[in-house]
Amino acid sequence: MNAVIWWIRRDLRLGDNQALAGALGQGGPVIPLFILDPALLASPYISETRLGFLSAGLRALDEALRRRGSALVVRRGDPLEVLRELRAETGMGDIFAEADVSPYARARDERVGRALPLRLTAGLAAQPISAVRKSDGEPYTVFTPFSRAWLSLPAPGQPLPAPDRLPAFTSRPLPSLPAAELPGLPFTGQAAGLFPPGEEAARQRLSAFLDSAIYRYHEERNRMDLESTSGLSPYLRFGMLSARQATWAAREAINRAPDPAAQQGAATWLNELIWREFYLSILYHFPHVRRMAFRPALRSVRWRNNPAHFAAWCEGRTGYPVVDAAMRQLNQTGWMHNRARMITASFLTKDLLIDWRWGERYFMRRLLDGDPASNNGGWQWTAGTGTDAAPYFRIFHPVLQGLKFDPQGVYVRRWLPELAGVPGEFIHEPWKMTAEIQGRSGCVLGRDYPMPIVDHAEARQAALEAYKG
DNA sequence: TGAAATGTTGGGGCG
DNA sequence: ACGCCCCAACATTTC
Repeated sequence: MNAVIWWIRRDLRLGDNQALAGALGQGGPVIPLFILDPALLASPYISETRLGFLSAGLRALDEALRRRGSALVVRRGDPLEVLRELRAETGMGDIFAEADVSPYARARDERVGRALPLRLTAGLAAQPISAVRKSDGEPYTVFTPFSRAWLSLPAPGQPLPAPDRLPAFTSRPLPSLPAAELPGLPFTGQAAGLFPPGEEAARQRLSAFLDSAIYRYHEERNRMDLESTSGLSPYLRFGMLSARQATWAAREAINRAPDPAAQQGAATWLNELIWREFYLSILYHFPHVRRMAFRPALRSVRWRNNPAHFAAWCEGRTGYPVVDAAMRQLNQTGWMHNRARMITASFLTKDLLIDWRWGERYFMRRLLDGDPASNNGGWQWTAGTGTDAAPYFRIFHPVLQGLKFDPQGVYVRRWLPELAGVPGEFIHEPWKMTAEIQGRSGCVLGRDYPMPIVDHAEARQAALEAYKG
C-alpha cells in the first residue's frame, strides 16, 4: 500500500483536520510532513517571534504524533522538490493538504498540483471560501450581507475527533530536520507565558473562554484593560484550533446562553469569526489588496511617510499614552488588543499620514497571529482604502478612545510604567499636567515621557485634506 | 468598529 | 403672566 503525505502548512492540529482525515481515509501509512520553504522564510512579512511560535508548535505536534505511533517529518527546501523526494522514498502516494488563500500559497499549490497528485481540502475557514457568494455568483465586498449569507448556509458539521493512531511508515527511516534547526527566536518569555503553543493549549484557552468571558463579550470586548477577548488568534493563525471548532463552540454557546445578554455575547464573538472569513474571502477573490488599496480612488493618497514619526510609532513613543501602550504590548508580547489595533492604525494613517502598508508590514513582523488576510483587511478598513471600509473621515481620537475603553488607565499603566504615578485625570493626556504635578508624579514630560509628536486636532484637519485630494 | 459641528428642545432665571 | 436669554441635553448633519 502506498504511503500518502499529509502536508501540514497552517493546520498544526490532529483534531478536525480534513486534510489528515483524507490521508487516513486512504487506509495506508500517513507521513506528516512540514516543509520549511526558503521563499517564505525570506518574506519581508516574516516575524522571528511568530517563527518561534511555529517551531514550538511543530514540536508540540510532533509529541502528539509520537503518542499516536507516528512522528513529524520536517524538511527544508522548495516544496515541489521536497515532495518529489519524499514520494520517491515512500511509494508515490497522494498528497493531502488544507487549501490556503494567500497569493503565494495559491501559486505554490498550483505549481505542485500540476506536477504531483495534490488533493486540497477545506478547513481554513468554517464555510468553504468560495461558497459564500451573491446570487449572481459574485463575491461579497460588504461585510453585513456577507455575514447574512454566511449564517444562512447550512451550519458547518460537527468537528472531527482527533484520530487515536496514525499508521506509520516503517519501511525505511525518513530523515527529518532536528528540532534544534527549526527557525525563529527561542519561544520563551512573556509571549510564551501568554500563548503556550500547541493544540492542547488552544483547547484549554477556548474552554476557559467558553466558561464565562464569551457571555460578556458583547459588552466588554472593547475594553483594553480587561481580559475580555478570547486570545485565540495565534491558535487560529496556525490552525492549532480550526475555524469549525471555534464556530461550533460559538453556536453551542449561543444555544445554551442563560439570558439574552449572554446570547448576544456569544453571537458577537461568532460575528468576529465571520469577519475573519470575510477577509479570507476578500484576499481570495481580490489578491491585489495585498499590494495596494482595494479602492482605486485611494491609491493616490499623498502620504507624508516621515521616518522619524514612523520610528516613534513603532517604538511606542508618540506621546499619546493609548497608542504607546498598545505598541509596547505588541513589541513585548506579539499580541495586541483589537481595539488597540484600530487606534494605532488610525493614528499611523490619519494622524501621521503614513502609508498603511508600512503599518501592515510592521504588524506582520511582530504579531504571533499575523495573518495576511485579516491583517490586510484590518489595515485597509482603518485606512479607509478597503472593501466595506471605515469612511476616510472616521478618525479616532486617541484621548477619547482611551477614556472610553480604558477608563481608569489600567491598560496604559500596565505597558507604560513611566506613567504609573500620573493622576487618573491626566492618564490619557499627560501633557496637561502642570510642571508641579509632573514633578510630584515622577513623570516629567520630555524626560520621562515624550510630548505628543503631533497635535491631534491639527493632524485630523491635515488628514481630511489629504484624503479629500 | 468616530468625532465635531450644528440644530432642536425645554426648563429655569430674570426683568 | 410673559418674553427673552442661557444652556444643558439630546438629535442630526457633516467631515
